[in-house]
Amino acid sequence: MPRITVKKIPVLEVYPFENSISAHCCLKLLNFTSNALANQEKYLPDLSENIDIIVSKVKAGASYDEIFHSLMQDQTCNTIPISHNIVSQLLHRFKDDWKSALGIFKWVESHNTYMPLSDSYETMLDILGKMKQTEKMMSLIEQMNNRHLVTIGCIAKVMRRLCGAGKWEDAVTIFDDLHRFGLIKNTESMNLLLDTLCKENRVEQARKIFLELKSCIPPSAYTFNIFVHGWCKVNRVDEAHWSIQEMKGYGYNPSVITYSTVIESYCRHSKFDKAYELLDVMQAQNCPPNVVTFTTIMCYLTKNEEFDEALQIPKMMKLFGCKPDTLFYNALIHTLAKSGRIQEAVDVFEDEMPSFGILPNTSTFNSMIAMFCHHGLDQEALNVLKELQSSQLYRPDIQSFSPLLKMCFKKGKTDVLLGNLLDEMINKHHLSFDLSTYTLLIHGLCRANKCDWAYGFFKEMIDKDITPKYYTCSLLLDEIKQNNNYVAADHIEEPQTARPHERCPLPHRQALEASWRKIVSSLTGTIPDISVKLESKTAEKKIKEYGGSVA
DNA sequence: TATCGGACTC
Repeated sequence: MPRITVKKIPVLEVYPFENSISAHCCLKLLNFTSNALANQEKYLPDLSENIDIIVSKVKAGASYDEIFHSLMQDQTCNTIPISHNIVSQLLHRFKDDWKSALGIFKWVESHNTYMPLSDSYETMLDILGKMKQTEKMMSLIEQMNNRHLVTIGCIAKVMRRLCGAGKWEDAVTIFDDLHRFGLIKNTESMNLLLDTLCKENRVEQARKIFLELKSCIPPSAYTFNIFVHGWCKVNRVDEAHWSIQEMKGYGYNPSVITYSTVIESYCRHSKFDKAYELLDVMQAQNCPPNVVTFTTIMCYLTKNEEFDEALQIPKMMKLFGCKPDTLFYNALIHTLAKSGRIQEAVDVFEDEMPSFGILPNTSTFNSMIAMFCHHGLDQEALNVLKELQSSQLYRPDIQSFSPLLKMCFKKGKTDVLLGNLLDEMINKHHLSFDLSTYTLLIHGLCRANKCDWAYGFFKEMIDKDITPKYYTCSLLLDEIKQNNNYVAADHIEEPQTARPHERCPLPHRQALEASWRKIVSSLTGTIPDISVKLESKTAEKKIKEYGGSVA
């Protein structure tokens, strides 16, 4: 049973093959991408059927334990041969739904003929960490440790998520205990810790730790690049330069990465002149800028809306003898799109990239889709999507669809087209919806007067432990209140003729409030009853925000 | 170890 049911409409009714941009480009792509095809995972029909069977047994909103037990007791599921491929696809499918992911993972782990790859363990740790399930994440890594399954990659994921959750001290503890996991403290693991801290803006802590460790663990050139990045990230470029001096003191020359990091920082502050100066220094130091350096500069010029200057970068690059790559072209397409040069962007996508043998990736297609949507060129956008779907080389992701969903709401195409796109996202591509997708959908559906549909998504996100924004809750509540009144009135006057999709099936308010209690409780950690007076000021504020009253 | 998003916000 799919989690959301959307009426199925044949694809061709919605995406007539209208113009030739797509077909044209598709042929070209296929000509020069045949070797990439070899690297793609093969999707065997029985595999995807088996996945569907397992997915259909995973009940939305159930606890991970319930999911685990229902899978354990399921006759059909237990006849399915578990493979690494099936596990990695299932985890990918539930990457924003930790309860389902963990239930399934525990189940596959319990098979005595199957042992998950260390990659799958890493993914599972990451899913828990991302959804701030720190305790679950820590208990999983302990279980892994009992079975000697912890790799440095797992440690890296755990440290990053701990830092992300504000628990950087715990990340340091993990590093201190590294021997407990059968791993050693060396330059590599130290760099991992320092990088994690720096990426979470904890460069000062990283520095202190480094001062303690440097007598026992020799730093590498990477170590100093990590600090250069860390200081730049918190806008302390002086300290970054100081780190470069220190680096030289250790006998390491700054690399193209070191310089590009500083250039990024200059660009972020719109100091493009200083960035250009540094390019010259690099050239003089025999450390010429590379494609990343130029892509960075071009991106920031675009952000600053200095389009003409941004479009000089490809020329400058040629002068430096530097070759473009996929990410450079993605940035260039974005620059052209933002500056309204649609045809030029199409030319780059269709002619220039193929002629230089540069493969697009999903983001390249996404940039084209976003550009066409932004300029109201619906059909062109849909053609690019169609091309992406039929290419066999790439698969659309959530970003491929979001501009199209937005377009549906903007143009009021909330019946056939929206239904069809959602059907493809859910049932064909099995995309995992995140906070921004749910937000976009709920807001759009409320404004389109389809609050029952919006409410379905709302319930689904609550089930997945994705906390809606305040505005989303208040918009939906208003809509439901209004709709209830309307439905009530409608029901009295002409109960037989009301159109089902325009009404809000019965009192959702109670259910909605139950959902709120759940949210409020997760936000405040207090007993979830919105009518009871609560001690904490923050709890009061939150409850008011969520439309509850405080006695 | 540096690009990784491509926009309303509550």
